[in-house]
Amino acid sequence: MTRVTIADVALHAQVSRSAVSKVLRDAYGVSPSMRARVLAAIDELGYRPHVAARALRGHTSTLGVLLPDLRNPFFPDLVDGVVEEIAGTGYEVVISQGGRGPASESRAIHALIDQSVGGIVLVAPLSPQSDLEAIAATVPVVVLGRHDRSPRYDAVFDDDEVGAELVVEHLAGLGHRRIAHIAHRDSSRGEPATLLQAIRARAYERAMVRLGLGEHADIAWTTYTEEGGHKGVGELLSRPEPPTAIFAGADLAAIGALAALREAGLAVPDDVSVAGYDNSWLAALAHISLTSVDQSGVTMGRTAGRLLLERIGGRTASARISITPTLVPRRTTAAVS
Amino acid sequence: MTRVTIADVALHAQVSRSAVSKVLRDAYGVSPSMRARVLAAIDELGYRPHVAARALRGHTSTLGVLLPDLRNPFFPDLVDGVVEEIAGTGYEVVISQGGRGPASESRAIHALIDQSVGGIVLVAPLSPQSDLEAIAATVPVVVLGRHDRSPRYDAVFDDDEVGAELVVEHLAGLGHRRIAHIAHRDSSRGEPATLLQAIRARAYERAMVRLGLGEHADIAWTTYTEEGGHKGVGELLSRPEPPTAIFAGADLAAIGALAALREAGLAVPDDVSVAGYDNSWLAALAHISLTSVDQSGVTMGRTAGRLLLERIGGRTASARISITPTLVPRRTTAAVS
DNA sequence: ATAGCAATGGAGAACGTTCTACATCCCGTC
DNA sequence: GACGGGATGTAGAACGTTCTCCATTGCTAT
Repeated sequence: MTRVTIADVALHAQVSRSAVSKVLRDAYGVSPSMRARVLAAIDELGYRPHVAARALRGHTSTLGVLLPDLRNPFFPDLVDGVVEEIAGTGYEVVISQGGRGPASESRAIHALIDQSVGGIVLVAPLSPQSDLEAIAATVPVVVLGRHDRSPRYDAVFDDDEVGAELVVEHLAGLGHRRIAHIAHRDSSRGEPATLLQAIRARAYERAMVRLGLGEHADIAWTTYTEEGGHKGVGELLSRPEPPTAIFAGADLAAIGALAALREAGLAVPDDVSVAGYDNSWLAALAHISLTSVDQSGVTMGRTAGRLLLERIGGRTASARISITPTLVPRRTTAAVS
Repeated sequence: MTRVTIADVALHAQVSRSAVSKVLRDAYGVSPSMRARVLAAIDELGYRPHVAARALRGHTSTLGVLLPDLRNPFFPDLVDGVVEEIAGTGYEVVISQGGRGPASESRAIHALIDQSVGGIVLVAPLSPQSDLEAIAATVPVVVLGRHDRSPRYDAVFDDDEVGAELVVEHLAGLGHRRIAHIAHRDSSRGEPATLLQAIRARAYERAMVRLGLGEHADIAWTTYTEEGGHKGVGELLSRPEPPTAIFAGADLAAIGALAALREAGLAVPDDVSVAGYDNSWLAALAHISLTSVDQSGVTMGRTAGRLLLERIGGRTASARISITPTLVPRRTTAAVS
């Protein structure tokens, strides 16, 4: 019933606790014979190191990933990437759900840190940069999905400027002029301007201007959720001149947009074209077949994992890595009729 | 840079470490004045308890949830339920991804236990009952989605018998006779017979027999994934007499089925009806509008959370709770033509 | 021989908590 | 004025590791 400890192993193998610890840590000063005896004892007793005790001494074996929400179909790709990258390092990944708003996000982050993780990957966190830097002073941090420049933590993001341009150019190329955007604005005021959602919206506006469509630029500020997309379309359709194409900042929002358009009796892509962002598996579903921007979540996850391991390994210089997205045209976008 | 410990707080508040600990634990023997001083010091120094140190003394503040996979749209409902139920108890929830096969599942479970969680919720685990009982000897366990009877852990599941019957009756009521089923069989041999996937398949067969359709019963054994659904339809369409209705054991598989049917040039529901299971948000999407069985994931999650708290609180008697599902008809099922 | 050194093993002090004993103080009672 | 007893506070031993020293060996080179 009671836990098997190093002391038990030591007793069973007729060596000291220190010796067992050395074997466990692959430390210097272990004869092959002792190593064998200890390993045998470990096996026989079914010993498992007590992670909390190790943590108390400063050792870690877990990495944390903060996800804003479990429903976004893009996030599993990121997690898969991180998991792939750290496979074989002895680290395990645990996930925590950030929830709505910076307050619950902060709770979730601290829950992770309290678990004495060796490092954390924050996916599109809402907290201000100063908060993140405070956290990064405690534990290695990689931020995913924000274009932050920080000397304290690493940032990995896709080039949302390029992504937004790809979409606008694609739609404009199909003859659309009234191209609207569904953007994400969090309930909390003071959302960081480096967050991907902010960048996508700004890049959309710039692209519109650059293509001479500045006067048609029109943004519905809702959220990157199914509901948000639905609401966004509601707003856009009530304009004097409704758009003929909609660029939703996330696949999930695009899905909501599709639903709303159908309810409004509009055909996609015949009446209105729709494009998303993330190229999640949802977009690829034959029933949806959504034109979307691929930002290779797995690659981003892998990159984040690698950077985190590097930081844990001692790197202090800050990295900032941008990944270039590509457009995946599918059946929700077509030439304007 | 260095961590603020109880000793620092004690020094600052001019009391003993024991006193601070007492305040922290709300223990007996604390004068109001001392409590105030200590709380002030805690606040001033920004003290946060070191969870690992507590864990070493046997205290826990985290509950673990094991998910087989992050992509299944039903699971977030479960997590939400657990989170809701434990809100305000001071526990935090961390999630671990089981992955494919019992080996990686076992790794994930142990990763959770190693974090010294106070208890774990296992969602549709593949491990044999004896393994789960061994785990339950270490830490409180609630198993979700298996009809296990175990004296060592609690089980929460929806009544898959009823669910399967609802679907078969619904389809039969629409005049279908050749109703096929897409089932989940894991790569690993020796999958527990109490797992929901096994029960659904058996209940489907029984329902078919009961309605006098026994000779038309036809199961494609693939997996509860989009891919599995796709493959399942491929199999079923190659039969001499293909089905006119398909009951997929999970929404995700139903989605795959829809895609495959479309590729085969068959219209849903005109040529073939399709029903899923879970009533996840995916099924509700206007673009999909999938007939599905609702098993109220949030309620199941809440129940699991409650049982776990009870077990942590000392209950040793085993609970086994069944939740009755309902059918949600949508646009993918219609009368046979 | 003997100093010197590499190789091996162990003692014991942390790490930050909890919690059981115990010490002290203050009052009221007989 | 001694005694009992509640209220309050503290000392110090765990918990299971890691890791720095130190002790012991057995060689090698002088």
